Amino acid sequence: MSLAVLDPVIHAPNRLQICCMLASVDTIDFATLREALDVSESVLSKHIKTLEEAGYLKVSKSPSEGRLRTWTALTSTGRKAVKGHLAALKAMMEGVPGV
Amino acid sequence: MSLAVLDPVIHAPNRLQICCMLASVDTIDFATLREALDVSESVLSKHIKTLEEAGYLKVSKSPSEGRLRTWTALTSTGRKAVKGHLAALKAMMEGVPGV
DNA sequence: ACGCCACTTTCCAAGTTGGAAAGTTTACAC
DNA sequence: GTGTAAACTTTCCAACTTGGAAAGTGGCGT
Repeated sequence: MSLAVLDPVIHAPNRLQICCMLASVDTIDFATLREALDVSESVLSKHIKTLEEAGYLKVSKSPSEGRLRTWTALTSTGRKAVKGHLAALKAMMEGVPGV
Repeated sequence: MSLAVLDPVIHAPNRLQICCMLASVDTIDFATLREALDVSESVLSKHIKTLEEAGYLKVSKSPSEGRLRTWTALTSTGRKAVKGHLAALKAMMEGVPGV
């Protein structure tokens, strides 16, 4: 029941969503994330940077549909951290009836 | 995949733990929560107040083991909100492999 | 009346979050 | 090679949150 495992870098709502979205696929582009989160470009950029600086995410730029786009992907460290975080959440939810 | 369902009152790590702990039992006392969360009295008091002001939690005082103690319990509104929140978290986790 | 226990409030410093606006980079169009 | 635009990134700033220390409060035992 220890809370130490809840990683604040991952737990913030917007970043949690980014992490969950990325956990099930290889890569997602900036615009897709932005639409999903419904935040400004600056905000998404900063969340990505936060995850990147934690070593959880890697950014790459490559063209798609004529324009250079920013692609994000979890690193293996990030994947582990996300799984750990989700496992911690699941553990907290254990025992809660009807969930 | 909408994030609107993640309730910030519940999502904060310490309050999430309080809510999860309370979700599976009727009532928990102040000291037990304090030990579980490992925070100062002022901090726990404020988190309880936040949950109370949201209508999610009710406080009552009654003696136990010779001393007056503070008991916390989720309201029915709170129980619904917590379930909703946990369901939202679960929904976000859906599709993440191996969790 | 006094002290103590169990909180509650106040005070304050630090960190987080979000958007607007300005800046950067790259890719064309001319 | 200059201008323009897309797609971010950074800077700036206001608002909110969080946490602990310290002071305050109310009930109880003596």
